[in-house]
Amino acid sequence: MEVRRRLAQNEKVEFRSKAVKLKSCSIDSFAWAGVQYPTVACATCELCDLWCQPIRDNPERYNSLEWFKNRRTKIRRGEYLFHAGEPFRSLYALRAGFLKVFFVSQGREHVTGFYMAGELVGLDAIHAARHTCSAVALEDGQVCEVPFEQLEKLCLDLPASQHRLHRFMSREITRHYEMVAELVGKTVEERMAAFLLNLSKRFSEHRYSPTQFQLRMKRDEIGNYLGMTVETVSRTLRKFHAAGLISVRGKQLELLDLDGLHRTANRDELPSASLPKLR
Amino acid sequence: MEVRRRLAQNEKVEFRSKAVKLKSCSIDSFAWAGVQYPTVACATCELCDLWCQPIRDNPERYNSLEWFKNRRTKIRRGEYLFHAGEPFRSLYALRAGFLKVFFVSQGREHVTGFYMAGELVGLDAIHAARHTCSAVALEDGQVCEVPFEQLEKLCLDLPASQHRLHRFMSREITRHYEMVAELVGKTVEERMAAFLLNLSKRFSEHRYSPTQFQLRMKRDEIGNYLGMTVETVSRTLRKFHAAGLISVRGKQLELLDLDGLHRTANRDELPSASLPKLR
DNA sequence: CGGGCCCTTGAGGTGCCTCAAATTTTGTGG
DNA sequence: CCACAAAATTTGAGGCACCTCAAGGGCCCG
Repeated sequence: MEVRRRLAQNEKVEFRSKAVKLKSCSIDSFAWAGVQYPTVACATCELCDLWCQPIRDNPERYNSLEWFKNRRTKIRRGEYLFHAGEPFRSLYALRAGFLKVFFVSQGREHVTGFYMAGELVGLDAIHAARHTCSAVALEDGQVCEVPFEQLEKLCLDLPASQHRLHRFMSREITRHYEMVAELVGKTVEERMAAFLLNLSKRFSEHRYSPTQFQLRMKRDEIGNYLGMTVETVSRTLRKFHAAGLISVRGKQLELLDLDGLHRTANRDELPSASLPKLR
Repeated sequence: MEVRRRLAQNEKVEFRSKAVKLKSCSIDSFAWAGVQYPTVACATCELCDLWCQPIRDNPERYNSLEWFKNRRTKIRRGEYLFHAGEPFRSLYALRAGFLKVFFVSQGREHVTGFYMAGELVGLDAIHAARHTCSAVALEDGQVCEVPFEQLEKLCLDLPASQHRLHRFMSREITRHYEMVAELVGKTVEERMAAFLLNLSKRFSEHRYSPTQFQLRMKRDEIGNYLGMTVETVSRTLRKFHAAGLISVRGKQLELLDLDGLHRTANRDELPSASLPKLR
């Protein structure tokens, strides 16, 4: 069941070098196997305000403990950050790379989300003190591990951090409300367009190109996420390609007509006459 | 758009008097318009450990503030607890009654959940400090309002409460993962059966009958929750009735064959030969 | 150069939606 | 309490979006 760890030589150069504008941060890149990887700047990482910055600001308080450093770990494509069922210890902030988070129910894999640099994973595991999902790297990357017990202790001292943590968790709830809204009562075209635009938005937030990027996940993983079959994923992408909305070749994707994608994603909002149906 | 407040004379007697076993609690029922309503016992309320009990246990600390009482409010059928877009102030624990929580996106109403006595609503609003959903009472009830700002302050003092709050929020995330898993790639019959069993389980957890209860929500609200149309909801219920799985007359429901419903909910887990298809 | 993934493409079936209308239940006012 | 109006539910017929099944083609890696 375990996806085996793969050496992906050719993946190493795929980081977009222009993407990351480094800000004040202790580490802005990391070296591995002779290659220098840029990472998302700490200042744009979701965890910064909540965890890293308070620790840096209060060295007298946290240095004596083991909190002063957040533990950075490299993760290679195909490696698991955690497996469903494992005891929960830490949240993880992704500094570089791309994660798929999923669980298996009734023989079917359900992808609960794709995560990119700067985002936070693991919040779902708090309840049962056990991971409910598995997280696997879809490309080489780096994560900061945040021991949750210590994060909670820190939050006892720092009301602002506590509140930020609550906002994170709340946002995760809200996101999944929206996710459900995207899934039900929408055509595959609407879902796919919304998915691509969502990726685009997040890439752009993290200073990657909003119109040109790699689909790190496989077609069937997209399908598991969007609730459709591999074949339908393939057909829909192809249809978008034919309509001139995107250019897709393998995993390489370019969004050619953002406006058209938006219209496709929200088709039923608009007066039907204004839009020709995709053939 | 606002559902107007309705006087529901005939709803008053519909509480199942046998249902609630009262435990040690300051208030186990409330009177309204001459009718005594039973409520869920505090001890079975989700909020008890987190909020009420710590306050009761530390009167010296919290009495001086305005925290010592959680504010109980009656809510009548058709009334809104909060509307989407309103500023977020408080979480609400439902002591009696039945809530529908929903939001409207692209002209369609998305029901994010139905809540019954003993459950907690409002966690999604923390992120934006604004309610993302609306909550409307589907029957007369009573809620405890918990000012969130004060809850966070209390959590700064009490690590156990803080952790419980985090577990609540985490559970809400997990629940919605499961919800999505129920929605995608499942037939309407599987979804409906799972829905009925879920209601049954929660009724039973709160000491109501697990097999006989009222569907407080309308057919189209079930449809909005399960991602199907009113017509399909009606047809599916009818099919279950014809198959002897349930007995349904209007909103009154009886589950006749829990085992059969379980099989229907998880049909594709089982070897196909072992189960005759519902006609 | 061959084997294993992964992706694509096609043909056919069907589960559920859409539209429409009958019937029951609920709410309102006399 | 009854009559009427409005809302909710049920039932039917027809269509299509998407799934299923099946096979072909491309790409990567030994």
